[in-house]
Amino acid sequence: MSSIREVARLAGVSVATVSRALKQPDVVSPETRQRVLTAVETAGYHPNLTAVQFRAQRTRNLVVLVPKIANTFYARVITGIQQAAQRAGYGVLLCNTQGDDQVEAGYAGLVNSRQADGVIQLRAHDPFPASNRPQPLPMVNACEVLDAPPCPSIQLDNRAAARDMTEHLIGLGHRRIAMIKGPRRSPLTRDRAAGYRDALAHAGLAYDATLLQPGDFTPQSGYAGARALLERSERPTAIFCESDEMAIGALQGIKQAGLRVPDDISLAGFDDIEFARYCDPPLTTISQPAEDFGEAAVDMLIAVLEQQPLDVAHRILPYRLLIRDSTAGVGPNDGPTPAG
Amino acid sequence: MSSIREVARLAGVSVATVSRALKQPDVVSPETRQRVLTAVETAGYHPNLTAVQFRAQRTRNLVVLVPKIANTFYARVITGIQQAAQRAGYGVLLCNTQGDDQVEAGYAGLVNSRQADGVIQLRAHDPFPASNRPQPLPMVNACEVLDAPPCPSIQLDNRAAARDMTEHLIGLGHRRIAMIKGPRRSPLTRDRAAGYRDALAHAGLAYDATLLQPGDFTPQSGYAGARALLERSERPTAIFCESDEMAIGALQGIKQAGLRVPDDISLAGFDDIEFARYCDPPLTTISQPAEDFGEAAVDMLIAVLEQQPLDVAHRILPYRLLIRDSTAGVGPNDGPTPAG
DNA sequence: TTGTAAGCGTTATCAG
DNA sequence: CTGATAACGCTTACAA
Repeated sequence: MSSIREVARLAGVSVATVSRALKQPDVVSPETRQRVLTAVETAGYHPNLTAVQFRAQRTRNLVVLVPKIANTFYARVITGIQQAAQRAGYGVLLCNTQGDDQVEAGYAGLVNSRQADGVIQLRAHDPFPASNRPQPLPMVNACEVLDAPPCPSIQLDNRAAARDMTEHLIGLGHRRIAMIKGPRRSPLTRDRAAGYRDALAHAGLAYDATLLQPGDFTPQSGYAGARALLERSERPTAIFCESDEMAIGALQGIKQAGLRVPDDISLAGFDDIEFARYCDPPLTTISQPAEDFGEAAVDMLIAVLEQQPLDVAHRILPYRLLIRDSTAGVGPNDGPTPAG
Repeated sequence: MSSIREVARLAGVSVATVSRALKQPDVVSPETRQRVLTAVETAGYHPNLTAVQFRAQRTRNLVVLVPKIANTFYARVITGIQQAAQRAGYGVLLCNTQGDDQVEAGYAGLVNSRQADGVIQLRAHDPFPASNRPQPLPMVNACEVLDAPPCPSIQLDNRAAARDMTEHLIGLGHRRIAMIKGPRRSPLTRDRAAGYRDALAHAGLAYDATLLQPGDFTPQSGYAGARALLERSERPTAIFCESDEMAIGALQGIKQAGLRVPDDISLAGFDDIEFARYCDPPLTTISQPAEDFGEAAVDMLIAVLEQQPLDVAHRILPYRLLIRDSTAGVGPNDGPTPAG
C-alpha cells in the first residue's frame, strides 16, 4: 500500500504539497495539482484513514447499541441511522447487545478508546460506567428512553399512543380489555400500561390486574399470553399487545383455541412492522416513524459532538393509530353480562 | 483524555514501561507493574485504539456488506457474524448497501483506506473496482455467491433445496406447480429455478414458463405474483415462492381471492424466517442455518487475513425441508383434468 | 506557492 | 528489568 510519501516522490514534490493538493486544491498551483493527481493515480494511493483519524483525534464514527438487530423495528431505526450518518460523513459501528449491560459497556468503551466519537443507545440504560464517563457525554438515547436521560433523547409518547388504542377498543364497545405486556423493566412497558390505565379510568372502567399478561416482545410470549387469557372463565373481548411480534403470536394462540379475530375477540398490536398488514386479519396497530428515530438520533448526536446548540434536547415523535381488520365491535355474546 | 505519557509521569516510569506493563505484564517487575496499574487508575487512562491500529497497520475490523439489514434472514446472518467476530477479537462495521454497486464500492473502500482489514459480502457482486483491488483479496462471499467467486465462499445448495421442495409437492400429487421467483439477476433465483426444473423433469412433468412469476423477495411481489397466477383459466394447485417474505404476501393474495391454503392450493416458501411458523397455516419452507453462514464467513475471512490455510475454500451449508401445514395433497377438483 | 519539521499515541528495537 | 528513541502516515504552523 503506497503512502503519501510515495506519491510525493512520484510527483517530485513534498508530502505537504500532496496533502494540500488533495485537501485544499485551490492553494496549490494547477500544474502541481495535476502532477499530484497523476501520481496518486499511478501509485494507486488511498489516504490511510486510520492515520487521519489518529492525527485529527477524532474518527467520525458513531457507535449504535441495538438490543436486537433481528428485530424488524430496530432494523428500520438502523436504516434511518445509516442514511443520516452517511449524509453527514459519519460511519456507523453497529453493535448487537442483546440488552446485556456488560456487552453495552464494552461497546461504549469504543468512545473511551477513541474508536468512535459518540454513542446512540436504543435502550433505557446508561452504558457508561461511572468510572469512565466522558465529559461532556457524547450520547443520545432513542426509542426506549431513560426516565431522566443524562443526554438528549428521542421517543414516542407511548402513554398517549396506548391510551388512544385502548380508547379505540372502548369505543368499539369492549369492556374486558386484556394487555400482553413487554419486559417488566422497560419504560416502554410502563408507559404503555399507564396509557391503558388512563383510558380505562377515563371511561370509568375498572382496572383488573388479572387481565394483564407478562411478555417479552417475542411471538412466543404473545402466544403464551393469549392462551393464558383465553383459559379464564370470563375471557377478554379484546387483547392489546405491546408489540406486533407478540400480537402475531397471540393471533396464532387465539386461532388455535378455535376463536376468530375480530368476530370473537379483537386484537391490537404496537409498532406496525412490515408483517402486521399481512396478518390474517391485518393487524390494527400503532405506527411509529422508525426511520425518523434513527435520523433524529444521528442529527442530535452530531450536534452534541460538534458542540452546536440543540433547539430541543428531548424530542417526541408522532405516532399514528392504524385501524385495520383485527379490531371490531363486541359480538352479541360478548357484551356486558345480562342482568340475572 | 490522558495518554500513556501521563500515566508514565504519574508512575515515575517511561512510556515504554507503561506499554509493557499493560501488554506484557510478566516482563516488568511486580512493583513497577503495580505502580503503573495504580497510575492508570488515577489517570482514568484508556489506550487510544486509533493510535494502536495506526501503528499496528491493521484494525481488526471487518466490513459487512448487507443488501438490506431489515431483512430478517440477513439479520440472523449478522447476528452470527457479530458473535464470531467478537469471539475472535474483531469489530464489525455493518453497511446497508441496498444492493447498490456504488454504495458497496464505497464501503469496500474502507479496506483501501485501512479502516478495516477485510470484507464479508452477502451479495453476488464483487465490490472492489478493478482499479483498487487489494492483493491478496481480503474478502469472503456468503449467502448469495458469485458463479466464480474470486475469494472463499459459503452458500446453500439452493438447487438441491428447491428440487427437494418441488419433489415434496409432486409427491403430494401436484402437477401444476407455479413458482414466484426472486430478482432476475440473482444466482439464488437461477439456482432455485434450476432445482425446480430438475424436479419437474425427473418426474416427467412438462415445464410451463407461464407458471413462473417474477418477484423481488418482498411480500408485495409475492402478493402480486399470486394474484396473477390465480387469474389463469387453469390455476396452479401449488405455488412455490423463492422466499418466505414473498410466500407471506402470496398467502394474503390467495386468501383474498377466496381460496384456502392448503385445501385449494398449496404454498411453500424458502428461508424459514421467524414469522413463517406464525402464518395461518404455518408455512412449509426450507430452513437455512443463517447464523452459521455468518460464523463461517467470519472464520474464513480471519483465516484469509491471518494467512492461515483454509481446508475448504468453498463451503456448502446444509438445509432442511420443513413440512408444516401450508402444503397438502391436491383436492378432488384439482387433479388432472378428467378426459372429455 | 512550496518545503521543513513537529507532533498525534503507541510499540518495537536497541542499549544499558 | 528499564529507558531512550524511532517509526507508523498524515496535517499544519512556520519559514522560505
